[in-house]
Amino acid sequence: MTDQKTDSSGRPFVVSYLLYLLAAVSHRASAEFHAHARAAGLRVPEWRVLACLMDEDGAMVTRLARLSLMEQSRLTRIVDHMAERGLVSRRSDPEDRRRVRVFLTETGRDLATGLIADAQAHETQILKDLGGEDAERIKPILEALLAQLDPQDDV
Amino acid sequence: MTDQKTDSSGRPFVVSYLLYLLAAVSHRASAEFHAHARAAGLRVPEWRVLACLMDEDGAMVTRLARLSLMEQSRLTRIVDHMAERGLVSRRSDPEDRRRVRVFLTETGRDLATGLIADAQAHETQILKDLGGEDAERIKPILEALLAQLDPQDDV
DNA sequence: CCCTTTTATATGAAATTTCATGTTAAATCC
DNA sequence: GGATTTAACATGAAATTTCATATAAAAGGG
Repeated sequence: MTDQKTDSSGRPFVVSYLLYLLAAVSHRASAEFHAHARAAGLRVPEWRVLACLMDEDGAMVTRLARLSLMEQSRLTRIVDHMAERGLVSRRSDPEDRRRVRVFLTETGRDLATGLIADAQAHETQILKDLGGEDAERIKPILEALLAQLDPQDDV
Repeated sequence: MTDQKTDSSGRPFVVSYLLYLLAAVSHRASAEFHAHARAAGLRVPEWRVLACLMDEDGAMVTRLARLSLMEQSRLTRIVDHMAERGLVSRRSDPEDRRRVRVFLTETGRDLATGLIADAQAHETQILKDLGGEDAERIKPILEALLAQLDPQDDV
């Protein structure tokens, strides 16, 4: 057991700070799955994009960046790489030629399909370990929090 | 409202995937505070390190990296920068001369103290907006999840 | 004790990410 | 409908991050 509070001030802050707990849980829980994604040949950001595209195939770049929780220029370069690898393809939107829509390729979709199944199994295990009450509540609470934080109407 | 499920498969995955919800909530909620930290002259990783040091001043580099949720070599360089800015100081541990312990300076502690107060106010507001039931439960649930995920005895 | 292994931190070099901005297209305003 | 503003995406250059590994010190064997 590491000494909580070596310093002079009051009680510990960070270990019970909501934003820290969120970051820490996200970080640790995701690390488990990220190892799996990498073993499947994907970088972490690529897995994220692939998963988002399974929800919204053909999303425009800006939207996909928002959904993937990353900055637009970063997403652009990740999509570059994924397109080179044949996981996605780009098509400019005929309705608005500024827009670029990103689509899964067959390969991309197949890869995503398998990983999503694994992700769901992993989630099931986490929730099972967490146990009854808490396991039932966590997702609804997070969804409520996200809705509250999100200025937009959607995720 | 963006169209959920433009693609062919079943129902949406990512928007209700536990690890995505955690990442998204963490990302969005933290963004609000990060703007504040930056306005106070700190980069985001520096704020994280400062906050962790308020809990465990004098932590060794490896421990601080783990607590700050970042890779060791990254932390080393962030600490470099913070030391140059006079926020922290390094002292090698006489008990084990491989170890380097990181301490807050007076400046660092003062800066952290103010930001932590702001962070707590921010958290209070988030929980208030979230409302009763959920607000009471979220931190205990996250703590339970973290304990379960964490191989180590501590955070 | 000496030798081998492990642990703690730092660092070079490559890769990725960020920030600001360029380019092109659509929308808005007179 | 031409001029101006706004939106979408891409990209150069700087900054940061990662990965592998070097260095140094402690621990373990025999």
